[in-house]
Formats: sequence, structure tokens, C-alpha cells
Amino acid sequence: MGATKTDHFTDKHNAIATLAKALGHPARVAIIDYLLSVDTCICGDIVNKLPLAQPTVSQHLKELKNAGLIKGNIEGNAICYCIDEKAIVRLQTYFSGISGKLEKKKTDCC
Amino acid sequence: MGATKTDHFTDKHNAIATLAKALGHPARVAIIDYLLSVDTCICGDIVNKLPLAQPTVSQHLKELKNAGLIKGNIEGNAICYCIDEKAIVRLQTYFSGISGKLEKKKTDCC
DNA sequence: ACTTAATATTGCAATATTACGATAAATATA
DNA sequence: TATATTTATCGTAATATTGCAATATTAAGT
Repeated sequence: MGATKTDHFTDKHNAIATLAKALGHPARVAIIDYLLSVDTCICGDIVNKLPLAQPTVSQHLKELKNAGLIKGNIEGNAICYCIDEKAIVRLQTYFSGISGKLEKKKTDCC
Repeated sequence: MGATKTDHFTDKHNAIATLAKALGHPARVAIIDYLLSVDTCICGDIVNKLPLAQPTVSQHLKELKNAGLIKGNIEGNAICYCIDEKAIVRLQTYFSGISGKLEKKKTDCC
């Protein structure tokens, strides 16, 4: 089939999966990394930093935006993309939550 | 084409993407959640907790294992799966790193 | 209005993922 | 050894993703 059965899972699980999926491609991780490294947000040169054609980069940016990881503003004939801190914090909280629970368990049977 | 150009990205970006991709499906997030909630690691009943058939669950477990998020041991005719703490810590560190850098920047132009 | 520059969209081919029925493999128990 | 139980694998259909050339859109400058 190929279609994920999102209906059958909790909102929380779907939300984490959506964010994680958006970062499930090295190009998109690289984009986040790049956005983090630049001070100015005129980000047209992301294309130059990646080994991908412009339409492909544009598509990756769209996916990051749809997932809520980045936000963008039109800025003349350039676009300003920024990381959306809320999404990062959500992921950070999620993983530190798991980490904390694992510490408490300490039944490392495997 | 459909094939990710992993060759062209850094190992760090590929590593994060691999972990994130593994969590890019609600069923796999749910599996992690479940593994976290049980004390005993006899995990055959993951199938009962998910709205998916047994082969599908088995496949998701395999992907989580390949990505390094869980590890498993054969335990009689049951399998014991556990979360691999190292992977969680790696993700936690990654996201808190981003969060920290964002705090320092504070050039939220979008 | 015309041109230039930057980004987005469309269309399409190649590949990957998701899901499951059928079946196999492995192990425990009778 | 035969049977039940549990997990894995195979085969296959449906859908999604990735990547890019061609084209469209948008806004700035001339």
C-alpha cells in the first residue's frame, strides 16, 4: 500500500513522527545546519551549499516548512528562512524525556 | 529518481538523518513509547498494541534496529527489544545544541 | 514595459516505503 | 517427533519520496 495509517495513532505520536520525518533526509539536516550558521537570513545561497538542483532544494525547504521546522518571509526577491525554535524545543523535550525515563528504569536487558 | 544522494552529504548529517528517518513514522514512535512503558522486555505484545499486522510490526522493528535506535535479543521463543540509549542521547545532544545556538543568535527575522 | 534575478511549481522517471497475506524458521512443550 | 507459539522473510500491490529539466511566478532595477 505505502500509505501511512496516521488515523490509527495518537496525535502525539503523529506530531513527533512528522517532525522526525522532515529531518529524515541529509539535505534537510544540512539546511538546518546552514540556517544555524548564518547570521543574515538571506538564504538564497542554500542552493550553492548543497549538491542538489534548485527545484530540489526548494522542495526540501517546502517540506521543512510544512513540518513546522522552519518559517519563511518574502524579502524582496529573496526569501528569508529561519529555524522555528518551537519545533526544536519540542524535539529536545521529547528526547530528554525518553532519556530521563531510561535513567530511572535501568533494566537494560539487551 | 527517488534515491537519496547520501554520498554528497557529511557523515554527521547522514547519521542524524538516519536516526530521524527511523522515527519518521508514528508506528515507530509508538513502539519506542511502548518499550519505554514496560518494565519487562518480553515485547511480543507490541503487535497487540498497534493497529498493524504482525509482519508490518516486525518490519518496523527491523528498521528501528537497523537505525540503531533499539537493540534486541532472542529470549526463548520471544524477542526482547530495548531502546538503545546511545541513539537517544545523540539526538538529545543534537537538538539541545541547536537550541543553544538559537538562544545565542536571537536574530529572529521571520 | 522590459529585463534580470530569485524562488516556486509542474511533470515525469526512478526508487523507496508501507502494508499485509502466505509462508518459513526457530524454539518451547506435550 | 509432533504441535503450538512466536518472530522473520518473501512476494506483491499501493502509495510516497527524491531529483531534475522546463516553466511559471514574483519583485526589483532599468
